[in-house]
Amino acid sequence: MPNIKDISKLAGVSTATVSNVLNNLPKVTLETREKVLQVIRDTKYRPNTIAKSLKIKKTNTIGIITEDITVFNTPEIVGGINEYAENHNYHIILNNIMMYKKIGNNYDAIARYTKTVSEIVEVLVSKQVEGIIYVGAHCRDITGLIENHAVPIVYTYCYSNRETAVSIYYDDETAAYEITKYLIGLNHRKIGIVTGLLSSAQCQDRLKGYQRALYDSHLLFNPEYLKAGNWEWEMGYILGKELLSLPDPPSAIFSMNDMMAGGIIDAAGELGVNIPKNLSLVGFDNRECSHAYSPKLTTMALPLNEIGKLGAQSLIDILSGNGEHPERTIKLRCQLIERQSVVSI
Amino acid sequence: MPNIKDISKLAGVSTATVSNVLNNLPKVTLETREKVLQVIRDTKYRPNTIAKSLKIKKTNTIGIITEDITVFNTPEIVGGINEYAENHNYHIILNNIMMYKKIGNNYDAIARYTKTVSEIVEVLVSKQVEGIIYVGAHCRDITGLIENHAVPIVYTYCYSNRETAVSIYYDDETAAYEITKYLIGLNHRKIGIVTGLLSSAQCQDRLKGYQRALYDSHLLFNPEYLKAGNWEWEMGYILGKELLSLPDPPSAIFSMNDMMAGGIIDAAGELGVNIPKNLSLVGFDNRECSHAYSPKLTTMALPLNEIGKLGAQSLIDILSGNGEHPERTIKLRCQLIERQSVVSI
DNA sequence: CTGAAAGCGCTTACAG
DNA sequence: CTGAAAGCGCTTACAG
Repeated sequence: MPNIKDISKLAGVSTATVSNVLNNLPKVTLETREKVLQVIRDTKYRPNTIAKSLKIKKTNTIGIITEDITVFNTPEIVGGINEYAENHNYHIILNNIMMYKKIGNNYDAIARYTKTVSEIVEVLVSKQVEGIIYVGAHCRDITGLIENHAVPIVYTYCYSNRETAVSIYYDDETAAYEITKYLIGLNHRKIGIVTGLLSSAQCQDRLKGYQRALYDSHLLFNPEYLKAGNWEWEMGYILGKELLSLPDPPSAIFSMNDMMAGGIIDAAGELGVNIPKNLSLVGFDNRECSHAYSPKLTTMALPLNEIGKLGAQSLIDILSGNGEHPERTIKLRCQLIERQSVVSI
Repeated sequence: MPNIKDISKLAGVSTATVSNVLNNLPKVTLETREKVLQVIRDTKYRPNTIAKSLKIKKTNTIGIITEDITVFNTPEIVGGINEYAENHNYHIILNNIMMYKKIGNNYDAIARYTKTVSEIVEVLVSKQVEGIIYVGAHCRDITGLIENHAVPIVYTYCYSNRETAVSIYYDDETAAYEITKYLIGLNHRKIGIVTGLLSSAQCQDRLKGYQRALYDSHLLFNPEYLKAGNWEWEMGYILGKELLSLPDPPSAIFSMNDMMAGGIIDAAGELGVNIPKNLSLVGFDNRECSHAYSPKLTTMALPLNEIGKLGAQSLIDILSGNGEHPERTIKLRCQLIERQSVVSI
């Protein structure tokens, strides 16, 4: 591979001139420009970007740390980041932590995990990334996970409460509010809810939205209609049976994810309850399985691509100085996807 | 951020000595090593990797080009690449082409697409990646897509017929053979098959496997049992109905992907055919939807993580000179996942 | 408009 | 064992 010196010799000019034509600076004559360009074409010369980066102290690359790229939310977020970055001439160094493989649900391992993440951040900084986007595997508080501040970091699909942190995720409460309102608008008055792990902030926010929607519509909250789940299919099945076996069963159920909704569908099937005729069901996440179910599930789509794009945008704004006072926390709207599991009564 | 010169001054040694301790070279006294290490700790100094790369002409990074990171196969392949690369001290620059967004099924756009890919390869080479792994969105022949040979390229989930190309994907024929043999072993004699697009090499290979299995078991191939599909759910539904409405319907169906299997499940449901009691069904791909169906689908899992790992391994072997004569084409075995849609008769 | 020279932050013979 | 110096491939004042 030739370098700029080779090109300058072949073209009979200085390396400065070659550099000038490479960077389209207007201070070079059309004639010499053509001469240089010709040599570049002939030799298939490609300037060495890292040498340039070293000199100008700008790499135009950002690091992405994904907790687990095989989790359903992550590829689209990464895709969104990539798209925005590419359009703004930034490149991406990817680092997939494989968090689940490494620590599973073993929360003793969190200290080790924190260390792993710090090391990855340091390596990325060594590689001169200008900023980092962290992509969570599930939406939660990760304050304190990363203490390095050599470089700006934006969090997506998770959040940090540090003063300076910018976090981008989605609005659980509004989404749950809208689902519940939607059901109420369809004349449902007995609306069951199957939750995720109650300890999660996500779950609590959605519960708030659910209850606020009931309240706004002057509906009483019936504790019998609330079943505390754990995000898993099996639990949806169990709790679905419980709800449907109530003396006065709900006419609609809001399941906090599509997985549990699958369990509820099977429970209903076994109990001879037809969806949507006798039971309306709404899921959450718009995962691939949601349109594989029979009936196809009405569910809430997550703004994953937008989270990625906005993450990249926020970071790049900060890097270019347009982001002096970036919004600390952005919660994007989800979007209801109407399919076949809900009906008006 | 301090640089090596700052550290050398603070420690009262030369930059050469700092470099030596940084790289753990044994030519430095324990005492001075400690002194230098202390300064490094105090200043939180991190060596600039790109400066080092420029000097030693080795970046330890590989580029990944994904056709579409949101396609189901891709995240796991990328995860596998990342895992192997990380363990061998390589980093990854990711570039997602968003092929479907850019060209869809518009094959007129293929020239433009080829140009896009070439440009991305050039940019990666400029960034001094040592090699590239190309990840296809679906398994097919892409000979000629990339003509750049500045750097070794390995193809995953697709293949090139160029002499020098190394391609890693999976063995369609054997997988189809095993599915068919599995069904035959369960005493099925009337085995329907719903294919993907007949024009695809994948589909043809699977057909070969299917027919070879029949032949090996002295079963006659019945053309009525072969339905030419197109990978889509709706077509599965249509062809499932056709197969099940035959005067002598099959007792088992091999669907060439999980999507069409979903359509077949619905078709069977409508016709009152119970799966698995009256019909056994096997899918292909082990997608998320396959365990969301009711009954949960028996299907063929793709060795995605392994494809990624082996891709990274092949590339890194070539880069380190261990791969002088790398295998040109590696087809990995798929693995049957037994669930609830198949039964012995 | 063009070129000579310094310098980005490292590493590596080479001399001492 | 340690240091002075050259050089990786670029860019950028600066002088002409």
